[in-house]
Amino acid sequence: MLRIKKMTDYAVLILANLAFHDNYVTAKEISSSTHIALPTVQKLLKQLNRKGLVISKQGVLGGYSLHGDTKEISVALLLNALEGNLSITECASHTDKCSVQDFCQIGNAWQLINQKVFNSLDDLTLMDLIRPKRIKHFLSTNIPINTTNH
Amino acid sequence: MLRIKKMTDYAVLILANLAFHDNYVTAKEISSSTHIALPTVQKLLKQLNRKGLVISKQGVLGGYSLHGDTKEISVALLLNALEGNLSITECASHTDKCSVQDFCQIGNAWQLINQKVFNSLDDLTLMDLIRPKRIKHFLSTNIPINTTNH
DNA sequence: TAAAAGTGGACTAAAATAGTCCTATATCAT
DNA sequence: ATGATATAGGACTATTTTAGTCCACTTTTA
Repeated sequence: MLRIKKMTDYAVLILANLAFHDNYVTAKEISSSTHIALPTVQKLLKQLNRKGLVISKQGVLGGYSLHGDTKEISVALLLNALEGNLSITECASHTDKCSVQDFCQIGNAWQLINQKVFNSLDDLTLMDLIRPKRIKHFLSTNIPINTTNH
Repeated sequence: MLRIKKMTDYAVLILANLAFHDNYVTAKEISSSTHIALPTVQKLLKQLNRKGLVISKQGVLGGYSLHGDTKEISVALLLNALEGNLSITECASHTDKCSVQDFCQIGNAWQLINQKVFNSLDDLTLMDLIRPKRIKHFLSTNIPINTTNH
């Protein structure tokens, strides 16, 4: 499938949560309000911090806060940061890696597709995700959550 | 990642291979020319047949052939047939399934993304994959292949 | 009727993903 | 100073998904 990882899904929920606060929010608080298990929230926030998407502060009054520019980051870059390489196939991600190139009849088809997908994700921002506009069909829209330990 | 399965990758290669013939081609022949392991080719062709993307004929002069309409199938439908549901998240694929909908602040964001990706894949056909047009940057474009048993 | 094809599905191995836990470090209030 | 409360880093296990193979059966034709 073209499905993203659950962890990415959670991460976006967490970012959305942070977007609604100006001050530091603790992992515990985020776990409570998102209903994602605390260890998972902690792990993800650490990763988000390393990627530079959030800022952190240790100690008693510490917690996490959205990095200034994060709200305007494109979904393409966001997913890229959270999922690593977005390439739809191996061969679309790096040059001269495939062992059987002589037999490949597909040519640069995957690059074509990849480009299309990337472009379509590149003009949406994180804020667009949080408050999506222009949705034609209003469907049920919920995110699956791991439910242990909360 | 937004990566497709290797099997889908192989399947497209196989379809491309069939697209270059008018008569029945055996799994063995396809395995030889694509360098994908025979059992894998067999498995995939069986699936492609069930999906209606190829037609098959048993017996000595049998083999597989592309179903008439397959060349014009959209990549969106193609990937959908090969990968199952293309939804980027669980929640984007079926309504009213998420257990914690009350806590979800993302709303229909994933639907929005999903729609974008789907649209971008919907106006490419299988034939476009086989002979892609308008590629700006000519990169290396090869598909990874399993190399055992051929 | 034997050989050459596909059919169906079980099965195993390998890889990716999800999730938890432990130890260390930083910060603040008292 | 020091205890309480946070994050930091990373090891570790379990689960799930994906990849790949194999076997017993059916169909077709020379």
